[in-house]
Amino acid sequence: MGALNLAEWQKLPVSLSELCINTTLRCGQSFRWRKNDAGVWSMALHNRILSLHQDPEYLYYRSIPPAPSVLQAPPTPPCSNPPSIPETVDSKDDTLELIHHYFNLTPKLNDLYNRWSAADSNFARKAPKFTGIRILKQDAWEALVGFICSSNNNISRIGQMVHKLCVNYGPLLGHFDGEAYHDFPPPQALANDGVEAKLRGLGFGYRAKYLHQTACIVSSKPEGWLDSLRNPESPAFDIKPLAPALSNDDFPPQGREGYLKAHASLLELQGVGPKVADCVCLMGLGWGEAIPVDTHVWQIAQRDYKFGKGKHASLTKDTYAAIGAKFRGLWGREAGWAQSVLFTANLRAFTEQLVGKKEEVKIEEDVRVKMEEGGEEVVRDVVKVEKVVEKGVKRPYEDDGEKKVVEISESVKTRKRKKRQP
DNA sequence: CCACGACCTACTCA
DNA sequence: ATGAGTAGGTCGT
Repeated sequence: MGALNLAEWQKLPVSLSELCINTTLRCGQSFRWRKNDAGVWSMALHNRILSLHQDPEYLYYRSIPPAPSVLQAPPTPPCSNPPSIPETVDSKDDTLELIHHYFNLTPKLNDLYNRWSAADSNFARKAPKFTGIRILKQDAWEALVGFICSSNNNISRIGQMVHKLCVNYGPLLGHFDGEAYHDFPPPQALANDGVEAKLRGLGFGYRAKYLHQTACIVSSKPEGWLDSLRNPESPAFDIKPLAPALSNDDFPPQGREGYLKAHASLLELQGVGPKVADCVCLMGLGWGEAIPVDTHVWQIAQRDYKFGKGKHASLTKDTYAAIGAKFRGLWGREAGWAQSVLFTANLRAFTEQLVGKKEEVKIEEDVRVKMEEGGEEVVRDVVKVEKVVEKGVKRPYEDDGEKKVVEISESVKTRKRKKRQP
């Protein structure tokens, strides 16, 4: 564990319930962040290498600009202002603004959680263990590519694939912590001949064709086409935002017109179905009402919201729309955000095995999970224990009905796996 | 429209 | 040590 000299960092006061990067950055929104042994998250973003660290009081940050020779210069941050004052942003450093934008920090998260909890007892029950989750405002193209990769796939491999895209097609920004950081490749970089074959060789499988075809389509459109599908209240970084409307009144259950337009436009791309389109709408285009219905959300809808029977017995197009409408009616204009919180709560059951490929998996206490340290690779299983559940049997959905909702207690089993014995 | 099966790969678990 | 099963879906029939 390298000693973190946080005195050299800039910092922003923020509570873990308003923002928890350890949850937000690992819940399957963005696939590009990397965390080192010292607990520092880093990613190439907007032409710089952004590094973050969080404790219960502050979010620490610093960025390395793309200097021509970012070689091995001691990790001196580019800023020279004393760290005593949290907010002295020197006029040309827009890192704080970038963080504010990327992490979508304007809404008061506690207020949102309270609103969603008041409207929905299920949310009220599940959310307290998963506070601080924010919907990131990601680049639309990056979100599109990432979620095309996500089909029939797991988060670990998605991350590997996105990383390969950056290494092979993205411009090198610099080095940090002994690793190269590439920016995300633009559409044109994936539209060249031979890209599909190369991606196949890199292990992308059938998604290689989708990526190439989609890159061709997007780069054939006028510049800025993707961003033209944005929610105007949620512009890209560098564009001044409008005052967002906060009322849920008159919010159409099917979503606003611009959202529907964006969703329909995205469906024309290869490898983009309704779920991926909604992911891009929500996390890349700022449409808070987008509800990506994947297998997990479908399970949640059945288990907790009475879907899966009668008219909505299977996940048809109609059922998909009905789930979105139901959630929007329940939670309002940021329904996709609320849904992501429940999604993350559901994801937890098997999220532990994903991230740590080479490093040990470390779960911070702010994820509210007890952790046991082990010298070896730690694999954690969260087992849902209901009345009588055969171990190993996947219990899809309990058609609850409020009454017979058995208290689902979760026990965390931690076991250490030894690296394979020779 | 809806129902089905195929689709790449890496990793986990019997 | 091998093989089935699976992971935040989409496409063609």
